Amino acid sequence: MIATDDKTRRLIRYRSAVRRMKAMGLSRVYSENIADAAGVSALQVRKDFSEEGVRGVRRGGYQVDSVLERLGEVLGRDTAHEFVLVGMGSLGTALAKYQAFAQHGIKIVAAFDTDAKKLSEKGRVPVLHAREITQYCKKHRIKYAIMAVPEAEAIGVYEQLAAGGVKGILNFAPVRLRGGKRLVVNNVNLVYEIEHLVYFVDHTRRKV
Amino acid sequence: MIATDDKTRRLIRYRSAVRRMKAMGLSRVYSENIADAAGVSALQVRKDFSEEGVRGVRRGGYQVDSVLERLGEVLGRDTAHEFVLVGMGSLGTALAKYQAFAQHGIKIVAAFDTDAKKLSEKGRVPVLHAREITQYCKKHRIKYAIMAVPEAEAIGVYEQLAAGGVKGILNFAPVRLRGGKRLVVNNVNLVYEIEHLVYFVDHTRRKV
DNA sequence: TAGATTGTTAATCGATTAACAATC
DNA sequence: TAGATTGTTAATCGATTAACAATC
Repeated sequence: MIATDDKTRRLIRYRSAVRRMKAMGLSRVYSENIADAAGVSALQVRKDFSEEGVRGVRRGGYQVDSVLERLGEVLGRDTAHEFVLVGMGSLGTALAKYQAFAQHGIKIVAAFDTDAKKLSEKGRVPVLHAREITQYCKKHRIKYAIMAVPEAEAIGVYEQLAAGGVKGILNFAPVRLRGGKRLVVNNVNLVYEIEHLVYFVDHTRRKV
Repeated sequence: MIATDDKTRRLIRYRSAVRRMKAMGLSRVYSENIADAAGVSALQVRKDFSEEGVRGVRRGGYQVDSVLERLGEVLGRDTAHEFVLVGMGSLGTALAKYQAFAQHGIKIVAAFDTDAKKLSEKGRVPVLHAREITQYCKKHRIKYAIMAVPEAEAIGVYEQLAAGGVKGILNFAPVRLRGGKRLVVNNVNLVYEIEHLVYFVDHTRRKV
């Protein structure tokens, strides 16, 4: 079964929470703990777990290792993924050396830009000219890409990545890119996140 | 009325789409156009508009200016917001000079870090020591903050910001921070966005 | 008038919550 | 046994979609 968008996001948060609990030395956790860390209700956690085949024992909670085992099957276990990154502006440059990515097996194997001054074969991540995107992706069978380019270049880069056989794009460019049958896009727009925050500050007294 | 989380996100996307259409010189738009740009159905756009008091004319679509006018009332018009930024690691540094923020009136007036090497009074954005967060926010009546700090420091920074009277935080630290009555938090976790992408690449043939 | 488009009410669908059953 | 916790089925709620009405 394919989980919905929202449910997947929850499962990802559950896994992250349980991993942190494991790192803290716990071997058993309760739906209440996980819910707390993930910002949902305990009932929601149990429902999701039950539907996804994560089994606990009544009264005894969930075994940390068995939760991680099963969530690994559902969400995918091989965390080591190779990415290319397009756009070495300030955001792209930051993402290329973002520690949290490295810590989660997200490896950026090459970056691309059009600015000759930024190109460099050596360095931890080689920076190649954007015209080589398609060729590079084909040659190295790249499955995932991160786009951090200006709006005007987004479509062109998207097409080059698609032509190169890329299957998934995390897009930071301020244009919504549509995924297709062969290609999934996850659009992240940081300006929207700010606007969203501002809206709720101005309009809500949220529950504690 | 306070729109739900998802609806607000849609309204923000609609506004962004209509602004771009205006920049392209259009004065009238149809629900179909907006839907297309925002990645939802035209019916959804009309429903949302109707509920929020955005009025069109049957057969004639929506007047660009009147849409922006009304969405401005709903979402908040004063786009000029002053932020402080905590954490001048690679991500924080990138956000401090992120063009798209500047273009949308999001101004970062001060940054904070604990690393003495990064401190600097001059420069476009002064970088102060993190121990001054609370005092600075109080003194300048700062309402919004962006956190780009490591997990271990997140709670401490959060408390300092709260003590300083900050009302909204965009949090990039890999820990979910809970908002409260006085303080709204928007958590953005880039690792989750990658994991989400990977899940859908592996599990879905999405509709075109 | 006919056609295109918005607007609204009703129907459907799915997700969350409530109630309670099971059991360690 | 009593109590705590998971698990499941039923009820509720809300959001999306469908149907159709209004009108430019």
